[in-house]
Order: sequence, then C-alpha cells, then structure tokens
Amino acid sequence: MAEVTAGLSIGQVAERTGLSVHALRFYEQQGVFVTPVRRGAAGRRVYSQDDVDWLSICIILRASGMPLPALRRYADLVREGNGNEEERLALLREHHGRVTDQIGRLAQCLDLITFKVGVYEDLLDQNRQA
Amino acid sequence: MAEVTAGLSIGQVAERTGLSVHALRFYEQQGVFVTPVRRGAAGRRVYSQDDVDWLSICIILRASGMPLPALRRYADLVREGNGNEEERLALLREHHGRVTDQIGRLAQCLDLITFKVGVYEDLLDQNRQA
DNA sequence: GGTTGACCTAGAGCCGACTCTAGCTCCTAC
DNA sequence: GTAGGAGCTAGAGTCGGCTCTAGGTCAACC
Repeated sequence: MAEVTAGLSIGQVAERTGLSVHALRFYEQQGVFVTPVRRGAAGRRVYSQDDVDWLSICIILRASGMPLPALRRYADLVREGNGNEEERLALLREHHGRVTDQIGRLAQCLDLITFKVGVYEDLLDQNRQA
Repeated sequence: MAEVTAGLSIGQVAERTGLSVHALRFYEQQGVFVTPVRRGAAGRRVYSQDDVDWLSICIILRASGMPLPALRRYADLVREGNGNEEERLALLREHHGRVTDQIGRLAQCLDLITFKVGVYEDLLDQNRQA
C-alpha cells in the first residue's frame, strides 16, 4: 500500500478519476492542467499524483457547474503562482454563490415536487380505502 | 385586477412565464402540453390560463433537471386522464429522488468550495497582517 | 397603399462538453 | 512475424435544448 505512483498512464488516471481518456485529453487541450502533462516513451502522457489531485478538484468544480472556461481561468491563476490569490478567491467566491443559489432553486423545486407526490399519494390512498 | 384571461397570445404567455416564444412553440411541438393549444384567427396560438398553469409546473420540473422526454411522458399521462396515477406518482418520485441526490452532490461540492475559500481568506489575512 | 409589428411554419444553427473515429506508433506475447 | 492492446493526433459527430432565420400572413395605423 501507499505505492509510490511515480507516473500514471492515461488509462490509469481515467480509472482513478472516473473521467474518460477522451475527457483527459480534452481537458489538457483546454488548458485545464496547471503544469503541462509530461510525456514518456513514444509521446505517451505520464501523469503525476499532483495531476490526479488537481483533477479531483476539477471534477468537483465541474460537477457543481463551473464551466470549462472558468476552470481554465482558475488553472491559469494557479499556474501563474503567488500574487493573484485575491483573484482566485474572487473566482471561488463567485462560484460558491452560484452553487448556493442553485441549491436554493433546487430546494424550491423539490418543495413543489414533494407536494405533488403527496397529492398523488393521498389520492391513491383514498381510492384504496374506497 | 383579476382580469379574466380568456385567451393569451404567445407573446403574452412568453412575458408571463419567462419562456421565449421559440421555446413555447418548441414545447408544443415536443408534446409538452396536456391539451392541444387552441388556434385563433390566422392560425395564431391562443393559450388558456390552464396552459399557463401547466407551464409553470413544467418550468419547475425543467429547472430541476427533468429532461423533455420525461416531461412529455408526464404530460401524456395527465392527458390520458384518470387511471394512471400510480405511474404519475412513480415518475414524480423518481424525479424527486434525482433532485434530492443532486442537491446532496451540490452540497458536497459546496463543502469543498467553502473550504477552499476559507484557505484563501486565511492566507490573505495573514499577508495583510505581515 | 405602405409600413409596422405580432404571429405563422419549416428547418437550420448554436453551445457546451464531451465522445468517437480513422489512421498511426509502440510494445508484448504467442 | 503477427496479433492485441494501449496510446497518439486531428478532426468529425453527438446530444439536449433551445435559438434564429427565411419567407410568408394578417390587422392596424398613417
């Protein structure tokens, strides 16, 4: 255990992250990685553990609806290094707000759906009793 | 006030629902309406208050991620009339589950984002003090 | 009678985020 | 030596849900 993952193939990263190999290449092309993905023999991609860690953040940001351009922007800032923390914070805060809003909207929708489910349940209950 | 909305034009419905006239025609074509949209002079669509009410439900279901085919299926069931309440309930319950799951996932994402925001806040605070 | 402006239909176009394909290079194992 | 499997690039295709366009009808106003 705790094997030193000195370098991972695209297939291994796909397996670990749940992303497809296509998505991994696509993300790279879109500039989502902070450091250029290393290449090994025959030009094959070699991923580090850092890459995988970064990808797990990306997956969460994407899952919460951050568009790729914003994700790229965030990666750009991280790549630039120290000095732009304010901007990173702003970007994250904005996303935080969007996600909070979205949860709120969904919760509202859920209320209506719960209500409608209740209506049908009652209706079917009554039919059963009658 | 409480004006009797005997019949609404597509433009009026668009205004009231926030949907575009394009979307309204598209929904109709997709079979999202329970009753066929009436037509007035020169083949113009005439919507009833019931149509608008139904649309508000549709908007909420869509906003919570129900795909159009499912929405159409639900409309089909309602159109069929009494006797399929079990199926409507099942459809709504499934959607309820999906929305609940989605809210859960978003809340998890939000945790990480909140954490990251905190990290940057602390970091910037420290820099300010130093 | 000419110009808006709201509406009509059918169908094309767009956007985001992948997903898939063709045609290629390697390496490994039989 | 050849078949399979993983990877490569560049670019095409897909999907859902609209959005937009072209080309037309109609009624109302000036």
